[in-house]
Amino acid sequence: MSQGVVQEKVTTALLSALDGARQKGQLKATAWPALTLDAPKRPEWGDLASTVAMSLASSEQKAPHDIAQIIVENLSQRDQIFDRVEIVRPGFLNLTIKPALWQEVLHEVGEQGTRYGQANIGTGRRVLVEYVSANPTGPLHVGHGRGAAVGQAVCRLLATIGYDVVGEYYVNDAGRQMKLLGASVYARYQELSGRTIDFPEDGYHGTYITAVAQQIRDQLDRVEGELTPRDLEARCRALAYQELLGLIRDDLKSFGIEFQSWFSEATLLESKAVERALDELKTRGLLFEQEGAWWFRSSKYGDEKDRVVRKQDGEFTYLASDIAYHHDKLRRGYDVLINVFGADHHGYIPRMQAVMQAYGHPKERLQVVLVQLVKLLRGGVEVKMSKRTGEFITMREVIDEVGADAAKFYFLMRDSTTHLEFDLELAKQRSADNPVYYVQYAHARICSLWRVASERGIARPSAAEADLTVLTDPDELGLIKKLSAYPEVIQASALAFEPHRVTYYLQQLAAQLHTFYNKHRVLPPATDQEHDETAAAEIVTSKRTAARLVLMGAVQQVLRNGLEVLGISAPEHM
RNA sequence: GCGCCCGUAGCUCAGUCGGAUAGAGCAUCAGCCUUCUAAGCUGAGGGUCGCUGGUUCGAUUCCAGCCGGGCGCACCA
Repeated sequence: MSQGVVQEKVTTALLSALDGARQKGQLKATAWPALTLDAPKRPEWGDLASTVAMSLASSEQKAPHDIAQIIVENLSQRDQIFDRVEIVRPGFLNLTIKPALWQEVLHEVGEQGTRYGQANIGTGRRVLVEYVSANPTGPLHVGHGRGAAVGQAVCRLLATIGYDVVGEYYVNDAGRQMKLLGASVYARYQELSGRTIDFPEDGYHGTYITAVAQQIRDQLDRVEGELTPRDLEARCRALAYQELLGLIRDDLKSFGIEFQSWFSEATLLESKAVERALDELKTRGLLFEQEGAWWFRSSKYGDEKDRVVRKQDGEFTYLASDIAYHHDKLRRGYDVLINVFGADHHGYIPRMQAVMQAYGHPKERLQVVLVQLVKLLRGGVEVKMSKRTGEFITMREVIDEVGADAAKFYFLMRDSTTHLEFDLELAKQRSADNPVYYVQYAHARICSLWRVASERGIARPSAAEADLTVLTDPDELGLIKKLSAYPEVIQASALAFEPHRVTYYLQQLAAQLHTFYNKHRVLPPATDQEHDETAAAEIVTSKRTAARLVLMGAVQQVLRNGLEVLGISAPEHM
């Protein structure tokens, strides 16, 4: 299921009307365009609108209005589904759905529970999502936080529509950065022992380096004298790596992110997988030697130029490891590879897609989700970040300051390809105004209803037990319509790798809930003193209470499901 | 110079497989708690959808050019 019950029935009805018209010779097209049902902006335009008639106009060589007319004439079960079917101006088909059909949505949500919104579009297909993959040379910073939030949400979205998803972290535990890390820690280590040595050029200056050096010093205290400087530096490198990777795991954990898989670059080199991957390219005639270096003929597949994979000095480039890594991903049998990249790596996309093609796969096998870097502000002033000078705001600091839920929601509020301004002072200072609380509050408010209801001995009925036909108020139907759109939001969001659509949807749903909550009562007043005092007040009968409790339960369920997809908690109290 | 991303309300941003009078939050102003959580609600003001052309019955959405901002163009990772 990828549509709500209502949308499904309407789509089916429209399609059979189109088919009926074709059989009668009124329409001639052999295939119909995708039937998308929009929720019109204005209430008088009905509940759902279709533009099929207009999009068929040119191919049918008929006026849109006439086509719409033909469709309407051929609608078979019209009275069971629609209250009103209107054709407007150029050829809009404005459909008003019977409340009874809308009420079915509540049965759907009630029966499916946490599964509401799931689909089987990706069933049987395996996806590998690689994200974060920060070098273990320092703590994660804010940009990684955004990548982590987006990567996790993409994983969960795809899993929700049926894909078999694995989230993987590629650990760059080999090469130059590791050597620099070791040398930097070693230098600090020596300083702690009262010896001064030249700090490596391009080394890591962050204070965490000294902290790590101190820890290593405590650990190596007894054996230090037995180690040669060379061994000592190697120990520094190994221990610093372990320490920093551990820090990264901890940071991710406190951010609520868990990877199913950690993949080490070093293992590719040790197992000669890099050589093998390159050999395969050589066999395919895609590797050539020039000026003492080996090149990958990526320009053959649309890259702007060929790329070095093995340098004159015999060392592999980073790209060589990456080729082997992606070769390995393909070997592991994933149908789709998704890489969540920082936008500063966008130039890397063509050569990675060239790798796909070099191994005989369509370039679409690799999909890239670009995440723009976060522009960090503190009190309106931009904070420049650089690992080299060690001055940057870590992801940990952000989590500590604004909380994991708020940070995630913030990261997932906008399209990941756009720049994100993140003002720490603002986020801290107005933390109660953060939109995440708005959504969570809607959820907590409903939970509060359950508590009060139970105190008063009011039972919470299932959708089947309640008489839902009393739900005819526009606000009630409005909420139901919103709930019925959820499956499509999830599907569209997943297929486009755009979690922010879910965030946006949740804000809208929460807004409708808050409006409803302020305007209507679910439970009858505690004291039955003055029902008559406010003449306009609606009478909350037990029947109405029962139906509204079902409605509230459905809203709560969808809020929870949506937050779950985003990796954000749905608190019961606030 | 070439390539990618972005340009929508004072600010931060949604919306665009082409559709009917372009939306939200923040900020500003005016209101709403003796009743289910006011972390909430109601109302008001605020727009040449960067500019110019093109395609179309219809363009904020697609195409081209230009302007402005960001990023990338290593035998670094």
